[in-house]
Amino acid sequence: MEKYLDITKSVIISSPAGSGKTEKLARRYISLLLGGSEIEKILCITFTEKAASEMKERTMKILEKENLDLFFKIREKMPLMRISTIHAFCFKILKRFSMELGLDPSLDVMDEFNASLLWSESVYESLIEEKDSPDLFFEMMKNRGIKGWDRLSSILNDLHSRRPHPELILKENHFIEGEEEKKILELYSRCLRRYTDKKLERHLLDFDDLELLAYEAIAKNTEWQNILYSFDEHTDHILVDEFQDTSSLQWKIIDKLTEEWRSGIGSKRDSGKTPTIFLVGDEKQSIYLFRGANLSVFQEAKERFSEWLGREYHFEEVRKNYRSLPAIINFTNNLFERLMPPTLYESWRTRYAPFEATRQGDGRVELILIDAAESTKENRGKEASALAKRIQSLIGHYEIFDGEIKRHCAYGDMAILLRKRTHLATFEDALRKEGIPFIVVKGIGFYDEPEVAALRELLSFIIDTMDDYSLFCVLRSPFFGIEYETLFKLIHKGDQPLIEKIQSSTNKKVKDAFNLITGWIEKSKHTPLAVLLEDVLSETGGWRYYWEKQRHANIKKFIKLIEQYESQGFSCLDIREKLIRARQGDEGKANINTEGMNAVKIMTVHATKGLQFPMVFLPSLDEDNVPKSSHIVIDEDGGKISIAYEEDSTKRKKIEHFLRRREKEIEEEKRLFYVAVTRARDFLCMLGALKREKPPTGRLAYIADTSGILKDGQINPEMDILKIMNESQIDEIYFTRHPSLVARHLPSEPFMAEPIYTGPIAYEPILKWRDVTEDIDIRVKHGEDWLVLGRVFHRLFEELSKGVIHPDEIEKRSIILLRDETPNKGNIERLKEIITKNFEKLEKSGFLRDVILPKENSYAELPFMLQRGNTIFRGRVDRIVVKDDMATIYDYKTFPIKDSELPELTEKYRFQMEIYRSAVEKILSVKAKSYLFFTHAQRLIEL
DNA sequence: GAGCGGGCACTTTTT
DNA sequence: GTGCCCGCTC
Repeated sequence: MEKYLDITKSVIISSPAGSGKTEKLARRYISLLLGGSEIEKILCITFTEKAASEMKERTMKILEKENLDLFFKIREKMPLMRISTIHAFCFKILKRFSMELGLDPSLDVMDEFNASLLWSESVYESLIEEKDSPDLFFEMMKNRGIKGWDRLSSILNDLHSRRPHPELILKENHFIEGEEEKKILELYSRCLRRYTDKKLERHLLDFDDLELLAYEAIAKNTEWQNILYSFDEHTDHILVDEFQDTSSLQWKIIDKLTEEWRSGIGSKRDSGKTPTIFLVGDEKQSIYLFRGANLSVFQEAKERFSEWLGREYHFEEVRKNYRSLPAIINFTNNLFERLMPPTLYESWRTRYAPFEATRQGDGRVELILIDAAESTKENRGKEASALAKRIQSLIGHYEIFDGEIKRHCAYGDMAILLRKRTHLATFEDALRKEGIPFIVVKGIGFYDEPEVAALRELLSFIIDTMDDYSLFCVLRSPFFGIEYETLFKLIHKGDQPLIEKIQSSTNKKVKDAFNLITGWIEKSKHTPLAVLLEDVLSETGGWRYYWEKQRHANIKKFIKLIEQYESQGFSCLDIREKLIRARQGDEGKANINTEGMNAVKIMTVHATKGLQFPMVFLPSLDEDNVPKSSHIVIDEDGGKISIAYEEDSTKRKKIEHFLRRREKEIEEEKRLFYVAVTRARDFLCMLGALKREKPPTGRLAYIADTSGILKDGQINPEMDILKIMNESQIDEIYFTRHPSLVARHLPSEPFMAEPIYTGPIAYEPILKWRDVTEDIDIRVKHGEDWLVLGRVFHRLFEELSKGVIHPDEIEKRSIILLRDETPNKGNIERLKEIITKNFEKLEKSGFLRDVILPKENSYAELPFMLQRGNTIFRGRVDRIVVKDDMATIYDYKTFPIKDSELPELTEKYRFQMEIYRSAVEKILSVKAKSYLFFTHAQRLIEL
């Protein structure tokens, strides 16, 4: 048996890229199950939601293959599986013990935007107060010549963005060295107090609160023993994934939870159970410094575990790499052994341990050097064009391993990994020019890009002038750039809508804004919205704030979208609604598991966490990788948190704090490079621009320094660790192998495959999410009215079933619901008539009583998730009534039908109903039968 | 080494 | 639109 599977021991595994980390985690989890642990007593903490679902998937896959009995047993208990993010876990603790913690049990987590709004408000109010008694920061600003509200609030915001650290400094009373820093923190603490009060009033938490409060709850609260005990009772084993990205606070939480176990006096040991903790991670893949990831945590855990647990602890450093071919392994070892030398010792430094390749075959690493042009932009252009050409010359020529079989590579095998998105558009252009299909894996959704968001808010407001929030966003946006100070003053003035408040303002900027905006509202009455947006952009000169090509493109795309909606005849309110929904549905990241999509993927290095690709392209290596310093630095060192503030960037260079932070960031850049390189399975191509007679810069310097590729600025031809090519060579192969010529090429020799060992590879399972909803277009078939009616009927049914409304109130309620759906008064009256008639019929036939009205053991709008193979279905079941161990499922179809259509409709919904039935059987553990309930025609069809 | 003006480039992102 | 770096002067 592998040592890491020994469930009598706690384990830390240092598991580098491609060494089967997820597999090990899943195997350990299974070992615990096999060892008799109950599923609800194992807690597994992952970094993201995605990682959590992957972990579940992987575990089930192994079980399905190797232990069918256990597979079925566990599948039954899937909902009890505790595989979640640390935030979800903390939230659960807080909810569960809300009474003991003095929190409102209905507490909820705020989204980012609302949190930032509440925060800005708090800053504003605190500063107003401070202005009246200027003993703190304003004096200091005056002395230093720092002017302006925005500057000051930006310092506070900067500090706040580094939460939870500044909050911890205050709460834990850390020693603060400088006078200025003390003043800043004092001011910050006032803002924070206000912010906290505001959250309390609204029963809201932000993401940082989850960890902070959970930690306080278990560490300091008088009730903590209770909580610990009950946690203890429910958890025997903890597993943590991506441990290198754990923050100090997260570690403190885990540490506290396991304290009792280690001390050996816990009740568990007496009862003969051995609780364990299992940590997997790779120091070299820690790339979330900006989010508080603290590498020392990993180091510390290793040391303290052996101290505490002695022989009941096992440490393992995996060397084997199952992902990459030897050429890539050799290159990686060569590069990073020097870049991350094991001899340097500071706990935040990265130390490299060389890989052992396990895959057989060659692989290829190449470096394409571009003759540097005048500007960065030009360089990126030349580079992108070379990259596109290189891709074209590889297609149909280069062979990669697909499992054990060799085949020609395709676009879908390739990924371009960027450090940042700045020059994204340049790469897109180059690929487009070559006709290469590609998909960009985006970070934030289209609708949340600042330029799109600004236009979206503007439209929202013009369509509904009572929408203060949208107006606020518009006024803050670069179109008007009105300061917080001015705006908050206005907001706090009275009860009338914001637009009326700004009318009376004496501030010139606000006045101008008011005039422009009212002009637009007037215009919108007789001008298409798309045209209006174009005008807005030219009138305000808005274009110039979005100078980047990508932003221009986004703006154009948005205007086009609106144009489309208008040409399809949607009303303004429709469009507004559509925008709100589109934004909610914007999944942000395009799904890169779009299997079967033969396209090159473009993404940031950060986004590749946990992914791998047969062929990886790494452009812009010459880019400067020294991060810009910020004027505030918060740093951790062995439990101490320190803070430093300095406006002057020249002075910063001489201050220890800033220097060390910089060192840490440079160290992280190296790790990012490591992550990028190790994504490649078979082929790695790097690109960069080299200035003549100047030493290489950025990551190019790393390669040059460490592997002797360049000698005195000249390329060293002796290098066999990677193939170096220049632009003319790229052109040459491109022209001889252009895809149009590929067809004429003879097929390559059939490959005599030696059996190679490729598993267990950390292969990413493909999980597809599908919403189970109406898939025939009701609008097309039955018209707009029935779409609206469908939504209203469903709401009414749900509210009736849940007892929210009484049958007497149907008419009143339907008017309110209809009003939200359609602005037209005549429409409301007409639709209301249809609803009333329908309900009369439902009452007469008894369906209202038998199906819809509240009863024992029944559910309405029950949400579910159901996994079938690689697909996770999610949806809501309209109505379930359980009687005598049998669940009856009703799916409401509210549109009118003819009896002759019934057979066809039944077929159409058979699959959907089948999913519902399985889901219900699983959730409620009873047999189920399902009915389509056509409420207009009063037909009940069993499936 | 401080003080300037011109030139140039403009993070990463999860809960 | 900013803010930073570099090179120049004193």
